[in-house]
Amino acid sequence: MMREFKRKARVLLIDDNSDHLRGIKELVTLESSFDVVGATTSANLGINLAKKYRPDLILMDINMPEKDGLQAIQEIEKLDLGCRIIALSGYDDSDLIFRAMKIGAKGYILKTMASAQLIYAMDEVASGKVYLPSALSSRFFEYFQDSYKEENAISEEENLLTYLTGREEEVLELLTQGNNYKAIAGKLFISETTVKTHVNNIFQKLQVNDRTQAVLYALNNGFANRKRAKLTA
Amino acid sequence: MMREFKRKARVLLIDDNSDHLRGIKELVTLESSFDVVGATTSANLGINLAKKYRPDLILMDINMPEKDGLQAIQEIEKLDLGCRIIALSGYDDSDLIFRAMKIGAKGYILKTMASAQLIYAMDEVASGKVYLPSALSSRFFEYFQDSYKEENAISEEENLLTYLTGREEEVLELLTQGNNYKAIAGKLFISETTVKTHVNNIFQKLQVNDRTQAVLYALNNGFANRKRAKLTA
DNA sequence: CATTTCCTCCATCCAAGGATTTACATCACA
DNA sequence: TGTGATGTAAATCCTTGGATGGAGGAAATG
Repeated sequence: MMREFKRKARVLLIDDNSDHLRGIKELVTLESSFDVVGATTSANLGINLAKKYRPDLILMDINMPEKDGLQAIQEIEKLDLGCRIIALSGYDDSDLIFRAMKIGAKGYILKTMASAQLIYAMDEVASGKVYLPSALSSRFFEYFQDSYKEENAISEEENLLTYLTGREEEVLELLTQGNNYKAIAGKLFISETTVKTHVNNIFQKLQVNDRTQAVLYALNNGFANRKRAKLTA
Repeated sequence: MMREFKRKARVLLIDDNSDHLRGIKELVTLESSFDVVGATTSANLGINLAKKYRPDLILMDINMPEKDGLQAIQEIEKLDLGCRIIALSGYDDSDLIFRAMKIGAKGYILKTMASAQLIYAMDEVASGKVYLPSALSSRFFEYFQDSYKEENAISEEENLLTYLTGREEEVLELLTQGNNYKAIAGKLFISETTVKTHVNNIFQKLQVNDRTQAVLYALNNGFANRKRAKLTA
């Protein structure tokens, strides 16, 4: 590893602002560790270039009018070309950052940042790491934690699922898999009428009128989570 | 802000290893910017101390036999005391890190880390930031992105939902809210028989046998996401 | 021991759901 | 202009689902 000479990382630049694109290109070209294999102002063209050249690294502006940069990232990720993508943006919007990372961006940097930082980020990402400026990673975590708050709030207070008996949970699980009475009876080795009894009890306890509502209640109130928790405990 | 004298952050320490607990306590006590208001080897006791003293900062060992530290974090977060919690762990397990951050930890540090780094992390978190050592944040992001890969893979390839007409989507949405034929007819101002027609078409297109399966297909294949995407587009 | 909870099962009845076919109006697009 | 896709609607027939009440056995709990 130490003696291995460092291959230049091949970079593709996508930014609809041609001035900015030119600027970045010059900057990156000057850098000995990178090799710019393409630069375009069109997201669609960029996707094609990515397919063609399979760069190691892609710098993608995500604030483009024509085609959403996030969508472009998603499409490239789907192609599974092994490119690592850094999102470029003018805004440190936490929702944007979150969405970019969610769909697979390995870095997120602001256009206002110093060029040295851009190069540093590119080095990091090219070497397999993930790069988020600390200011942005804070925002990211805030958003991340917010987005899970509701989910954690589940099971909270009165969750009607807690009133179900073991057998009723089994039946409900099979319901949440789309089984009808007959199928459930078969899988639990009990009669169909017994299943009906259980299902009726479930309806009473969950205060719903039919199986679909029961299934929805279960899914919306962490039924899967609850079970996972029990299993891992 | 600059002239404001910095109030000492009040800290609660929870670690079932009494030796380690004592060590941390000494270390933190020496630090002029912190005030140790409590230290205990019991998670349950720790929760009570948190309620009583409402510390600014909690250092919580998450590898405890008696009670799971993650669970303790969750309980404290539910109390909404305004404490910021740092998870302490011996392992840099990405799943653990992810779960800790998910339930609201504002930092995650390894017991093997230098004490200076611990103090730095405490300072950062106490001042409202989130702290993850860069090595761990890489792991976190890997896990984060993995956990969304499936979700992004949806809509991929053949998603039967794409074959639905606009009206069918409306009907399906009402189905996913637990409505029966009559309710749907009422909400869409069409006859019940028409709803049946649509629903039957939906079943055909989604290749399912009943409404529950249709709802499950919709939910599992990003029906909500799809709609959100359309709305924001 | 008595009581309760849970699981099992049945019968009955009615409502709702689902399959199939046919039909007509509209609209877009070739 | 007509051909296809869509949205609307109905009739029919059968299946499934859901409500209700009753009942017995097993196990736990007091």
